[in-house]
Amino acid sequence: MPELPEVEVTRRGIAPHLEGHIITSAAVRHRGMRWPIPANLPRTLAGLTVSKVGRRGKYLLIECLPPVAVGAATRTRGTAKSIGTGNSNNARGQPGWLILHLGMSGSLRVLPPGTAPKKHEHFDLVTPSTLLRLHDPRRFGAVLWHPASAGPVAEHALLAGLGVEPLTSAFHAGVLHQATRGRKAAIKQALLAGDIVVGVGNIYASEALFRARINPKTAAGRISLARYAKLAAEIRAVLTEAINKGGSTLKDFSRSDGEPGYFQLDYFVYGRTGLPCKVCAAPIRILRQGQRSTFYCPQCQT
DNA sequence: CAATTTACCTGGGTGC
DNA sequence: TGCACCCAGGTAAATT
Repeated sequence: MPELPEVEVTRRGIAPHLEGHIITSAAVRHRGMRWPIPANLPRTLAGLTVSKVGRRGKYLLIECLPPVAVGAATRTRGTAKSIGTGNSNNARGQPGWLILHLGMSGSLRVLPPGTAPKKHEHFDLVTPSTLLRLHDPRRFGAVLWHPASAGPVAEHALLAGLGVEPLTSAFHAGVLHQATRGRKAAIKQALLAGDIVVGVGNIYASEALFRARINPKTAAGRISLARYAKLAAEIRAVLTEAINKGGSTLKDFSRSDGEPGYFQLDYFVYGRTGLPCKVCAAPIRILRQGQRSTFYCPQCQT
């Protein structure tokens, strides 16, 4: 499942193929994603130029500008509350952001234009030299459009409430500590919620808590600043390691065969129920927290 | 009201 | 071979 590292590796993999290129066309073969893909998205996109491929949490943000960006992105204010699946505000030739989310089964690949689509390949973005194709069997992902006229993309309803980016200097122990005062929720669930820190999914939440030696059931509001310092460092470390590991698979994004190579760290606890802890040899335990599996070492994590 | 919990979407993989 | 069930990310709705 794509978590932040996979999304970041995807971003790095596709950016060189898109940035600076004009979108000649787009194709929607299945609108039924997490939210419907805007019906007139192909018309909205055609003729725009990709200026930047960014990321916020697990969302990919593809900034699109008119080809001749004179007086760049002047905007009239709009209320940007809806998710934006409708048609009304998708004016042709107007700048905006294509928002992509890979859900749990999504992947993007760069292919030669004209490549025949296969099953579960629901969306294409076409430039003169490349074809960006979204593959998502479970369709938990999203393809949305945020017009620049609705304000900065950060104000989009899906992005406005997100927490701090874990790989920026804005993320540190104080953020975790301050945001969790008075919160009784278990630290594992507080990490997953995404309103404090983004991009830490089920796998890396378990791994980071193990590395920080914190029991996943601990009430977030009862964890000291010192322990949060360790946790923040381990979150950063585990995500960075995963991204670095994924860096070696960047070429896979432009392979025509198979899936983009997702990569996997050697997990300490995730998926290792009953197996010996790599540090103390105690059997790893599994726990259910809010319909999610959490893996932890009962001896190392207190 | 804010925090927390539950439901939900889907289909590949698994186990019987 | 068939089929019920599990699981996942993250938002919306329901509940505390």
